[in-house]
Amino acid sequence: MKEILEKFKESGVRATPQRLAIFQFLNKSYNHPTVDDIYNAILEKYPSLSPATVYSSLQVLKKAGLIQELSIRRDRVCYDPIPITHHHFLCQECGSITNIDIPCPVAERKTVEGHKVYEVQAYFYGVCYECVTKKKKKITKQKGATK
Amino acid sequence: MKEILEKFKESGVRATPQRLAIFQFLNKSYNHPTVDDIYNAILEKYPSLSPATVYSSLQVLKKAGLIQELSIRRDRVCYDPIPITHHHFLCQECGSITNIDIPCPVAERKTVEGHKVYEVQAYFYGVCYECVTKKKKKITKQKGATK
DNA sequence: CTTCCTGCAAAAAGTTTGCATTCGT
DNA sequence: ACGAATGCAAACTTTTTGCAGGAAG
Repeated sequence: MKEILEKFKESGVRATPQRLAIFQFLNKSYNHPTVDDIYNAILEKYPSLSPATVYSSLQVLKKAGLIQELSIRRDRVCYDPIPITHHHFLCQECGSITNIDIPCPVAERKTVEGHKVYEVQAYFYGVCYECVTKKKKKITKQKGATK
Repeated sequence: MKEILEKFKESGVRATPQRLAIFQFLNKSYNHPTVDDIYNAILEKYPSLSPATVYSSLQVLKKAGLIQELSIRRDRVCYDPIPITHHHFLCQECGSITNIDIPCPVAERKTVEGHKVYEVQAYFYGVCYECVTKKKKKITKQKGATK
């Protein structure tokens, strides 16, 4: 808590209860919540909270480099409390988004083909380990049942 | 043209004038057009074209593996006629999206941390070469002018 | 002839904007 | 006290959906 206030001050972010709540919620989230997820979660504590505030707060935190915005979903944006570059995986089966911690020299580059790079996003799409194993079980069951 | 019809047939995509027009337009585009770009471009030839058709056609072509969908912009989706994985760069200054053809072993992986991977997207955000040089000129000019 | 595509309009969903009020420093 | 953030509502954009007519195989 104390360190959060310091982070805010260092980054020139004015500390308001809403922003603190958003930042804290995001920091204990491991599932990369959407704006709506964040809004609904904090609404219980701050019944007067408005979606517009969540949107603007997230922009402020992002511009301050305290969080990361992901466009891995095509329909809506979601957020990651870790501001440093790392990869993400989206399961097309269950919709879960997980961090992928593999080294990638390309992602560290500050420039590519003459262009200045400030941010890198790498997204993997597929079926997550849990869903793959679930599916296999299902198929095995079906085979066993039909034969 | 002949080969396009073959590609469609191979992929099980029913060949309609609209889909052919969309696919052809996309194939001669090097700027990764949005749905609206595509719609407006083809509207001249097909005045009866509807946005809904563009949306559905693009989904069909994407699912058939003939094109690629990019979510590099957070606000709207755009398309790439090259279906094989390659990186992209979005200039935050001029909004241009360009292909980045650098080798990346990570992008070739068929599985990561136990998850099955079907698609990989890598996005770089920053300022493109043209805008960087433009800016430098501007600064130099300003300096010269003020001094 | 059957299936699927197209076009239109309406609806849905996410995000942005403007403004009066309130809050942080 | 001043500038900035909040909350509310309306507006805007993009995308989806449902359905009737029409085209492709």
